[in-house]
Amino acid sequence: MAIRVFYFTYFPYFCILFSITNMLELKISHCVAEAVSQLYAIKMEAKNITLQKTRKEFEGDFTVAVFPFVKASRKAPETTASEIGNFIKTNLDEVEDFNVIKGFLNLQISKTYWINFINSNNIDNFGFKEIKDTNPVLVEYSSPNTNKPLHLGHIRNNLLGWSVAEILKANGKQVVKVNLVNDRGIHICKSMLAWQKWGNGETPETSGLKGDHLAGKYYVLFDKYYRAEITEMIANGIEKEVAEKQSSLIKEAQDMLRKWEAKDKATIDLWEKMNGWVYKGFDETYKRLGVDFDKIYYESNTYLLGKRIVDKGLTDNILIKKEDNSVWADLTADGLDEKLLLRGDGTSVYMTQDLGTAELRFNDYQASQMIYVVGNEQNYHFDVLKLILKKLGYSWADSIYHLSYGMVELPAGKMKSREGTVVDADDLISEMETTAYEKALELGKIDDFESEEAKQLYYTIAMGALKYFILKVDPQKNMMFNPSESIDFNGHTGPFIQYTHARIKSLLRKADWKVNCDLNENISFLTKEKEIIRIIHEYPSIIMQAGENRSPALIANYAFELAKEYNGFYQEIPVFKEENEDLKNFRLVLSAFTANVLKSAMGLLGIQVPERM
RNA sequence: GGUUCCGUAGCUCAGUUGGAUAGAGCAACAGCCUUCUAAGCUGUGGGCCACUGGUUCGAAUCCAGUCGGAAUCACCA
Repeated sequence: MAIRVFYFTYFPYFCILFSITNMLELKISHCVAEAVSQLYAIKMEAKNITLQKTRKEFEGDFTVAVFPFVKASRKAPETTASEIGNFIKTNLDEVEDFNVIKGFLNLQISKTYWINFINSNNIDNFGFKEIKDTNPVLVEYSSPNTNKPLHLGHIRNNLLGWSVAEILKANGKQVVKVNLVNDRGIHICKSMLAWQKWGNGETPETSGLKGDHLAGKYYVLFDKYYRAEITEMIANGIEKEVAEKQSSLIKEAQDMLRKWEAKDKATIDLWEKMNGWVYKGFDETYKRLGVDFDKIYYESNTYLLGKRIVDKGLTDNILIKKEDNSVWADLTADGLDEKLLLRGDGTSVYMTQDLGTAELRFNDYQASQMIYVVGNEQNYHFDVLKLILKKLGYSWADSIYHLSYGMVELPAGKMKSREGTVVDADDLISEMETTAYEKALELGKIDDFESEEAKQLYYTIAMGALKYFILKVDPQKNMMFNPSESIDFNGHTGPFIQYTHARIKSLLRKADWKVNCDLNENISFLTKEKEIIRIIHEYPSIIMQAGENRSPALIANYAFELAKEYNGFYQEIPVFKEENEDLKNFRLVLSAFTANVLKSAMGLLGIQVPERM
């Protein structure tokens, strides 16, 4: 996005650089600041002046609440607002009129401004900033374990991570999408051991199971036998805690982990074989979800990292060693606890590895920021991670940002793999497709579709519904998913917005319309039309906010607002019946612009919009 | 018990840095297809913004406390 130099004629030393995206708002803010300075001799920073959208029930486009100025003006709020309004009207071309209600100054933007806005911005990448060639932002997301298939919680993670990455790109950031695959450890050995013991050589091919589901099956099987063994041991009078540690199964799994770490050939072969199945399964799910990665880190390569960092921390007396040789970070002075970094036997823990991988990826990319999309159950972990890195003196510690998102809850509570209450990702996507198919059939939507196009449409709508359902919720909040009430296709949903887009496209096809973006300035538009323009005008600033807050929800709710407004227009105002060619052209341009922005916004969420549905 | 996050309509959610009479969708009810796609539009009903106090011209929003829920405080990841 080009940075534009701009200055006020009446206030020449306001020669400010800023992005074009919210130029109008900035101009108005500056003008208000100048007004109160000249009228009441008070200094006010333009950025401290709150400019809001005028509420629908009042006339105007932007509103300034003048209450903060009445002390200085020593006049009634109404008078103060009128005086400021007059100042703005005479000094700012874009503002053609104003009205005052109580202490609220409602400004009306000139038609010329809106028309120029449409004429010069109706382009494909409207609202996007040009990507600058600087140090990239890393976004880590997904980060699955290779012992079980993905579930609804992972879906939220993947959709969030992918979308946030796209939103950052739209904000001009260079982005690297990173996945850190947890492919080793005791939980992986559990699946391996169970398969070895009870699998009879079963493979994805022989079983017809997707590789990740096959591995998950044996993970569950391990747990079943493990619990049975413990139950039996308890019956024989052994304490539960003791039984859990003495169980022959867990000992075998631990033994397998030791063999893996010793690079025992047979163990490594088995590990590679089973992980291979899982990756194939994951790839399929990722593809259906439409997410991708620029770089995949494997924990089997990184799990030994971090020890060197810890050693250095010891030498520098930042970390402490206890008598059993374990190494700790004492964070009690910062209100946190002591954190273990190396066990007495010198092996590392999760935190140690994360210290190491943070340094690794910083060095790999010279990242300007490292975002971790990880559930809010790990808030403490990331607080500690940042703090330790800071204590160890890494300048980039502050560039770590934990994008913490809330859990997906079921009516029965949290999802638990072992209790079989998880909503499987693959199953859910398939169910959504079936629902989309049934719905389309019921509505007679696909009667003239080729089978391939119809199939594509079910997928598009199914994913639109699913992705929108998840992304419209503020990331940091927990969200509820009720499997018995399938995700809606009407109302505040993805398909609603997709439908609006398809409708516009149909309109444009029928119009056999040739692009004429040079709108005639003499047209007059109706309230509904102006409202659509105003919403479109907001898009660049919504992208910025979504980037700053790392929140696809802002984009999602914005797209709904625009689609809803457009549908109202579509219902009430006919396009083809309009005899005035300039007006007809304007409505088509407005429709096309709306379709563009809907497509763009949904694109940031990873949602396709169909040409017809 | 300590720390953090959350509490808005029957349900699911908006409400960005304090601003006008708190908004959508779903569900319920009543309308709108010889007219650009009815997966749409219009209307009705539905609220002590958990509670109490404070800050100020003004609080769902900021502060403190209370109550309710969640997460976390592992030599698991």
